[in-house]
Parts: sequence; structure tokens; C-alpha cells
Amino acid sequence: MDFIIRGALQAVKALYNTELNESDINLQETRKEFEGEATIVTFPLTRYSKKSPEQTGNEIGEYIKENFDQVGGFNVIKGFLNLSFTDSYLLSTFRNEIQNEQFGIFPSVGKKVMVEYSSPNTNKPLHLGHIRNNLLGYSVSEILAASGYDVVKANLVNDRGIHICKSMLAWQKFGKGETPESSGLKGDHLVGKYYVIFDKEYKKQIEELKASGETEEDAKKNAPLIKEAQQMLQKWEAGDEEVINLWKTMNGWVYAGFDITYNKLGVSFDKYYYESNTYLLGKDIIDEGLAKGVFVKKDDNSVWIDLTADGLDEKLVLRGDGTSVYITQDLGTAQLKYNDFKMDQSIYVVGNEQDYHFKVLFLILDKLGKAWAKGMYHLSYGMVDLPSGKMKSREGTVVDADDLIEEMVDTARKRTEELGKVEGFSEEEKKNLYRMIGLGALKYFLLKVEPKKRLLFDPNESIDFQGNTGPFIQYTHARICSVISKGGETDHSFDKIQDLSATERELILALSRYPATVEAAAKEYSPAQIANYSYDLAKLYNKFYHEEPILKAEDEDVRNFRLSLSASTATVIRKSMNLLGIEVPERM
RNA sequence: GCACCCAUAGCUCAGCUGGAUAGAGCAACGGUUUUCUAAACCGUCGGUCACUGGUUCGAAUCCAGUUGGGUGUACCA
Repeated sequence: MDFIIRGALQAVKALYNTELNESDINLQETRKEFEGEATIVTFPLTRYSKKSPEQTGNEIGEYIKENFDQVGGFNVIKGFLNLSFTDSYLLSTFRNEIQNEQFGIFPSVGKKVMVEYSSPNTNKPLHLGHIRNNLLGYSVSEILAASGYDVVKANLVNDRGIHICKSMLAWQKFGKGETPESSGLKGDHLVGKYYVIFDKEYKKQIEELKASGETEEDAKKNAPLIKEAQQMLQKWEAGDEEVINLWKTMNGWVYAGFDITYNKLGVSFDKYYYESNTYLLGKDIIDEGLAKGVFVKKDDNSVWIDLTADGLDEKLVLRGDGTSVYITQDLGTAQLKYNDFKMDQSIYVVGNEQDYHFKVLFLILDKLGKAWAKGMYHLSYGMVDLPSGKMKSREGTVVDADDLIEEMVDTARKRTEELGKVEGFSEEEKKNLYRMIGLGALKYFLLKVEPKKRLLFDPNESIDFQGNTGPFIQYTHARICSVISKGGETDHSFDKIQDLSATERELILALSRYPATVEAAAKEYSPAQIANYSYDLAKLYNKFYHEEPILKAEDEDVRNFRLSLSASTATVIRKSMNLLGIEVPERM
């Protein structure tokens, strides 16, 4: 469709003797209620034509129609010039572009990008918020890979710290040697159970201390359990063998549990970083910053950066006692990642409560003169809220990832059985189908919303399987596969086709938009754009399916053409759903 | 207090760099199957795009302010 812009530029030059840039031409898709496919808005051009918008539209329309045989006609309504493509142009687009093996496949851009996502704490199982994170990270990775980037998917595991010690301590005190094997509990759930127990017992102690006259603040500090946890952390940092062994054991349980969940979600990683290895990093960067005068040392030896000139605050980057804070290790880890991969871009998929942190992090790296800091991006996403408000692990008001996945698959099974759609399926095929549909519904539900918007999830209302949903799109794919398999062997040649129906035209246009959609989604790190595109395409196909006979078409070429159109639609649906990490079945 | 994000139909969401009468799905109501999968299709109903002002030929979109909601502002991570 690029030729339209060229055509408009040529027209303006020929008619009004003015050289314009591509960005001066306002091109959009023609709205459904008007005739045509492409619309040029002529209001801005009247200052060059010195004529009314209508007259300008007519003149440019006439010029384009005369000089570009892709355009068969036009109409002008107010300041809108609507151009209609010829059927032969659309057919050649279909044949030469859409049916091409390389359609929607981008050549390598020769750039490497790291996408860090998931980054869980190893003291509790994953919940719905993590699912959103994982799906976003995975999908963005796929979209970037499809756009020609070399993608490294990274997971920075938060495997140390006081919160981990809390679970360890509670297990030591109350666990009676319970293991995943002895209890039958998934490892991450078992550890999470002790994290909750710690919190319960800790709160008890706080209440007791308050009853004996301490203030809440003191009680929180003085409760024996928290002190023990702190001691345990110190022992861990000192390399105490017993603590380290316990830590290794319990983290091992958690990793085994996470692997199962990741597997079910279909996400994966190329590189794992562990905070236990990175938490001491960053001190050399502090020295570097001091030497460069970017950081300043205060009297108590703490190190700061003054960001007030950038509208931010003064920020501590190293404690007075020389130990790290969060941002210290993040600075160090950023450098480590860069040393490891020399990537051009680095994307952090992290919730929006850390917006400020990343703003500061990137700014500091930039001030330190790290050229690669320019390629850093925080893909910030909104929290997943319940109708009751925020999810809180410690209070058990979380939607557990494993539970939710299981429920979704189970709902898929029920729905499918109600519809009686699985005759001829083996048990194995059924299981796989329910998994695909359940996860498809869940993934689509989470990914169709723009990342930065917060998301409301009501556990009492099951995620839909009809309308703008994953299963709808999956169904469309299965439906196409069914038609094609019934179509039997065919050479799919349709040389005699010359005329297209309105819906066929729309479908070709929709298909032709796929590459640009992938590009836009990559540019904005937005799986939602892919989701919306897939839905529009599926909807359009269903309309086509109802309106036009395919196998029953009387003419051989028409039948072949419609089959080809169907096949291409199925391919594009499959590709775009795969970009969301969603599989599509051939039967459902 | 200050900073950042959000506000579109009863509900969940689209709406590209400003462009035509703001679009989908769900819910509600009605229709479509002797015909390729009805998880579908077609139709009806539903809106002061939070509010006010500004810029513009033109604003849901840009700017300022107001209201409401969220998050952050720790020598926590």
C-alpha cells in the first residue's frame, strides 16, 4: 500500500508544484461505511492546492487513478479521498506477498536484545501476577524474534534475602522434616506454606509484645522470630554450612515446582541469573561513579547520587557500612548482563510499582557514560487486582498459578464435553486439546489488554470462551483446518479468478496487514496489538465462511481460491497466536 | 506534600503519528442449521469518551487545571 503515499506525493508535486514528505500525507484505512480501502485526508493539503478539500480530493484522486493501475476508482466526501483498489491488485498482493513462503518473516536486523522476565522470589509459589509477567515476557520475546532480533530470554531469580530465610526458619521450627515427597506437596507450595506460617507466628509474637507494652514498631523489630531470621541471613552470608545446605535444599524444591509451572505455561529461558551470585556486584561501579564524580560520598561513608536536576531525588547507592542496596546490585547486574551478551537492547518486564526504580537505574547508567544504557527499557505492566483489591501472598488472597491453570483446563474440558465435540479423539488428544483451549483462554485474556493497564480478575466469573477470546480464535483455526482437510488434494490454482467479493477483498487486506502489525507490536512491546489483530482476522474469516461457499463453490477456480484464502488465514492465525504463546488445534 | 500511571456502553476492553456518525465482546432481546464445525453468523438495545478550559479547519487523542482511583517516594527487595 506504500504506493498510495508515493502517488499522493507525486500528485501534489504535479498538480500544485509542491514537494512534501511522506509524513505529510495522512493515510488511513477507509471506514467501513464508505466505499474504498484507503483514505487520504485532504484537509492538510488545501494550503498547497489553495482549493476546497473536495476539489483537492478530486484532483488527487483523478491523478492517482490515471497513474496507478492498482487503483480502480475513488470517491470524495468532504476532506476525505477514498481510493478503491482493483481486484487484480488485491489478487496479486495475495499471490505474490501473502502466499509467499516468506510472508511475515523478517530478515535478521543484526541486533541482540535481552528480555528479562519472571524473576520470582523463591519463597512462595507463582500467582496470577507472575503469570501476567511470564506471558508478557515470553510473548514480547517471540514478537521480537519474529521481527528479526536475536533474543536472549533471561530470568533473574531472587533466591536470597530475608524473605527466603523466613520460610527456611519456619520450616526448621515447625516443619518436622516435611518434604515434597513426604507431603505430596509441590515444592514451591510447600515452601510457600512455611512462608505463611512464619508470618502467622511472627504476628502472634508481635501481638504478645504489644500486650506487654511495646509499641507496634518496637514489637516488629524485637519479635524473636524476626531476629532469628536476621541471624539466619547473616549466617547465610557468612557461608554457614548448615544454613547453606538448608537453603539449597529448599530452593531445590522450589525450582522443581517452578519448572512444572513454567512448563505448563509454555515459557522458557535461555539464561538464568541468581541473586545469590549477583548481590555483591556493583561495588566497582560505585568506585567508578565516585571517580567520575557522578556519585558523592557523605561523612558517614554512604554514597549518593543527586538526581534533583532531573526532577528526581537524591538516591542512596551504597550504605554507610559499605553494603549494597537494591540498586547497587542492579547496577552491577546490568553491567554483568552486558558483559555476557553485549546486547543492543535490554528489556525488563517488571511491574509498575518499580517505575521509579528503573527510571533511576537507567539514568544512573547513562550518567556513568554507559553507551548501552540507551537501549534499556522497562516494560512496565499494571497489577492484577481482585474485586476485593490487591493480592497478598502472606494473607493467602492470591490466585495461585497452578490452581488457575488447572481450573482453566477443567473448564475447557467441561465446555467441550457440553458441546460434544470430541468424538473420535483419543484420551491423549482430548487431554491435549483441553490444555490448549484452557491455556489459550487464559493467555489471551491476559495479553489482550495493554500491558500498562491494570487488570481486574474476578475468580467467581470464569474467563469467557466466546466472543473476543482465545478459544474463538482457536476455533476459527480448527474450522479452517476442517474445511481444508475435507477439500482433499488440490493444486489450488485459481488463474481464472478475476473478480472478488467484498468479504474476500476485506480478508486479503486484513491478511496483508500482518507484517506491519508484527512490526508495530515489536516497536511498542505490545502483545495486545497482536491479540487484537488475530481477533479481527478470525472474525472476518467467520463472516467470509458464512457468506461464501468454499467447497461447494460451483466453479473450480473459485473453490481453489477460497481454499487458498482459507489456508493463508489459518497460517496467519497460527503464527500470530504463536506470538502470544498460544497453540491452535486442528480440530476442536 | 511531591512524582509517575490510569479514567471510553451496565461489565471487560479496542480506538495507529489529532480526522468522517467513537468500535468490539460479555450481559439483555430477536433471528439464522435438510448446505463446508452454531465455541459461529446477522440484527436490536446501549455513550455528555470523568469534569472544566485552551490549541486547531477538526480533539476520546495534544496542553493546563480539577475530581476520582492506583503506585511510588526506606541505609527493604
